[in-house]
Amino acid sequence: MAAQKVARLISERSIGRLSLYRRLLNVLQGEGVRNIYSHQLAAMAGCTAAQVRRDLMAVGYSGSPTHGYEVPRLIESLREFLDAPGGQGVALVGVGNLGKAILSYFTGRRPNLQIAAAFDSDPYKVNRVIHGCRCYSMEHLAEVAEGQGIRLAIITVPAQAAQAVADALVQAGVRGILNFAPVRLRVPDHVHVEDIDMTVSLEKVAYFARQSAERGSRP
Amino acid sequence: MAAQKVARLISERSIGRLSLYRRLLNVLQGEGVRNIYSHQLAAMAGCTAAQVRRDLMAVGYSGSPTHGYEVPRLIESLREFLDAPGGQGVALVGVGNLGKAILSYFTGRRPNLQIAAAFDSDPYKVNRVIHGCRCYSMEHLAEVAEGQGIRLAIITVPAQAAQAVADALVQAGVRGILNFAPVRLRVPDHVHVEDIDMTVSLEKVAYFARQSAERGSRP
DNA sequence: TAGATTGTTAATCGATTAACAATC
DNA sequence: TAGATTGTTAATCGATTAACAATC
Repeated sequence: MAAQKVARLISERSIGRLSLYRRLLNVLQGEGVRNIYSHQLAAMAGCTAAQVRRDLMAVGYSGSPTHGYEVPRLIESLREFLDAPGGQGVALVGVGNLGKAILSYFTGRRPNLQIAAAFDSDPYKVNRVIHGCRCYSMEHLAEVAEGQGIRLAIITVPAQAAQAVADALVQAGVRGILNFAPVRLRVPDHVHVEDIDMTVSLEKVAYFARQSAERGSRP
Repeated sequence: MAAQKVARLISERSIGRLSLYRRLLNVLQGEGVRNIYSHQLAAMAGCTAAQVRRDLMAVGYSGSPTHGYEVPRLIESLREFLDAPGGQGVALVGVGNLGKAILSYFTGRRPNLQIAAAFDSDPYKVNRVIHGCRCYSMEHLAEVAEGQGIRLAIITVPAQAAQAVADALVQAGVRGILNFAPVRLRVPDHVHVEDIDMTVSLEKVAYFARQSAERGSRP
């Protein structure tokens, strides 16, 4: 019960790091590593050992002072914590260049988070299968989402169309959206939106690269 | 001189928001809006009015209590603050599905941050022009980067290849990297790395969507 | 055992928020 | 002028870090 509470209060950054740890651990397990210490995981994840320990405490898995964390059991704990019991289907809306790239990117990557259906308003794309994923018309969004139990979506439509798509997704019962369109989406409180804004990210890189260059030239 | 100091101490989040404000302001200017108040910009950017005011103070542009901020002059101030004087060329390494999508995404989007050259190890792609961008062999990285004054790069290669690519980029004088590969890159301190980890983002969405669904069903 | 690592508590840090005088 | 908004300072909040007893 206390663990439940902790689970709810965990920070957004911690969840991101947990997802990262799991991926690193899967690689390590493939290499036959059985045990790992917080500082080793921290070095790989680019964070501190204290953060690793705090994050792992939140998932409810305890390590040992002598052996650190057992890799297979830790992976299992992370799976229980992060994954939905039966897997979660994802809808992708907008099968343009970026949408297609993301379809191919996620194909076979995380079995528990498969893109189950794609949607586009272009009639030429509808009913075609792209990277193993069927493309439906936008009119069938609610129907397909309900039929396949889809509660998550990725938006890769142009900025002007994004809000309308988000509205339709919410209407269709979607609870979480990964948004690549460069717009802030207005959604109800029960819907979680995660933005990936490539232009903003590139401008941040440009700014800080320039700053460090200036710092470097005038120490 | 004081402004210089402020400029250096500005937070990473503020820079991201400034980039967002500028995009919103450009749209507003297109619609003929001349003045804007902090709370209006905040509503569009999904942040608070206090954040907007603090961020804009950092760029050194002052608003008026009666008229708010003048849109054209504010855009100009943001341009001075965020953009490099002569523009910054960007290299894209890894012309797969994602790389091509990003090439098309950034084509003509930000004139000051143009992808000037693409690189790939696949000989079939070398010397071809994709979305208006010439693709070079990885061997010519340093040469082309120097010739075109490129200091920024986007990595869209598979995870296994990312570190080697990052090393080569650093060697070629790159100061900032936008990394789409799901690995933490080890780079010197003077190089700024911004990660876009789509898998982690999607897992975050999945986790928080599930949390809010549970909260919703048991209030 | 000795010693490095763990989980836990207190201190620190930085960003956000609240409060308010100054302004047009 | 009156009033909403600005820039600025102090208070709050949350995450990170440091410190340390417990552990195998």
